[in-house]
Amino acid sequence: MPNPRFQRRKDERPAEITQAAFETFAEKGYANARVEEVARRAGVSKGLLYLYFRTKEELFKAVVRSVVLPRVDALFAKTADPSLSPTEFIRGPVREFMRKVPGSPVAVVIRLMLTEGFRHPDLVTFYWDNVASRGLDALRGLIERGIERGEFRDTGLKDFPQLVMAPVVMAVLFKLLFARQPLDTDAMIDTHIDILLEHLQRDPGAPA
Amino acid sequence: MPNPRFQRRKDERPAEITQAAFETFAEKGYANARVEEVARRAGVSKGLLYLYFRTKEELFKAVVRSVVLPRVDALFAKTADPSLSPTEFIRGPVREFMRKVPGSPVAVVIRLMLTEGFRHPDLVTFYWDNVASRGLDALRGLIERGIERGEFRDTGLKDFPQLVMAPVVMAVLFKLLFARQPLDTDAMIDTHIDILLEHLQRDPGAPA
DNA sequence: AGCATTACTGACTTGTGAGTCAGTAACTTC
DNA sequence: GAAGTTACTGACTCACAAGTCAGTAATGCT
Repeated sequence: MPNPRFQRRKDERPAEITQAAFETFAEKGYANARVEEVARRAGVSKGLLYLYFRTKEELFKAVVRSVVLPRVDALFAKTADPSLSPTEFIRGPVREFMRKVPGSPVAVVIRLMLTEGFRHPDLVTFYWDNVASRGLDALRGLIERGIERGEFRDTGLKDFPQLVMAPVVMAVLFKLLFARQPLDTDAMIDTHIDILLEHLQRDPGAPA
Repeated sequence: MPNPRFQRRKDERPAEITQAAFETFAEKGYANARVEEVARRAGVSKGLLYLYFRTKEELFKAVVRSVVLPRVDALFAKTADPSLSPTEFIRGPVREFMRKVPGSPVAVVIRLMLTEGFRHPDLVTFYWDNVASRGLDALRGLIERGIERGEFRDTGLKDFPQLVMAPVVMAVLFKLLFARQPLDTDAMIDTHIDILLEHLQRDPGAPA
């Protein structure tokens, strides 16, 4: 009784293939990733992959969805916490999130969105609706809450929450492109957060 | 006497082809750009293109070089101007440069570097040596000069000139991906510059 | 005008990788 | 354990685009 050549595992396949695809895309980027390699990594034949995903593009979308959604939901879950003041929230969860991104799967997704987004407009829409837009709104709301509470000054920053996240994007891309150049992204983000909070907080020592 | 089917213009061809390639890459990205389309745009046959550029990759490198170098040299020429104080320099040429980038060919190059850089390590090295590294050094030098003059506070920012440029990168990518979302990049950059200078400048009214 | 040179053309070759499908064997049911 | 169902395989097709090259014609020279 020799080992069977394969097992039937209908339910697990999609997740396994998606995971293998994520790894392959992370290494090679979409255009350079071979569907056959994804299949091989998933321990599956090319034919089976096409049974679960109609095209390479479908597979790509599945990857983005499966990687992005859980992370984003986890992050936004924290946003609900009303016990933290805006300042504490920025120094805490926001800062922590920003520090984590450059080494996380989110960075891979950012890269994939940048490199392949143009060819997949509906994916960009998905990303905007579920990630970018929600994140920017949350930041804007946070700043406005701080202003209402008298904790923050009412500056132009509230119109550009993108400025809060800009260094993260920069860090991801820098690491990605110039991997050989050292860059202490944690320290960079801390510096950035300091600058932002310093800007937002009314200087208590200065005259009105 | 019919029009000749073509003219021999050995000297002009490379620049014309490079220009056509830039336009094509800008629209399609590298992987999706067809060499034949580049040739057609340049008013030239595919065969001739291959007479001047050994491969598509060579063509790509030529494009990056020809677009990046003149712009960068023009920018760094201004850096030599010693008549401006660091503050004035940031409010003037630096700000102006940052405002211009998102709608300029530099944005296209940034995109191409991001999307295709992984496959062209020597191009990334070229870009680092000629653009990124020089730009960051110039910014760092500017901040340090301001500190020496007593114009700026000595903060962590001098270690992360990337933070100065981060919003530009953000703006380029935002416009690129979410073209349909409005974003006043000029105002965003102005806000950013305000925050930076406010941070750098010693508050004259505050006690030591 | 005739000859030599070479910039230039475009039909062709060739490699590659996405997507297919006829067949096989793992599991299920009775 | 036999028959039926279907998850799974992998050799194949086919389209597409990079790169080639034998031939053509524009230009320069005498």
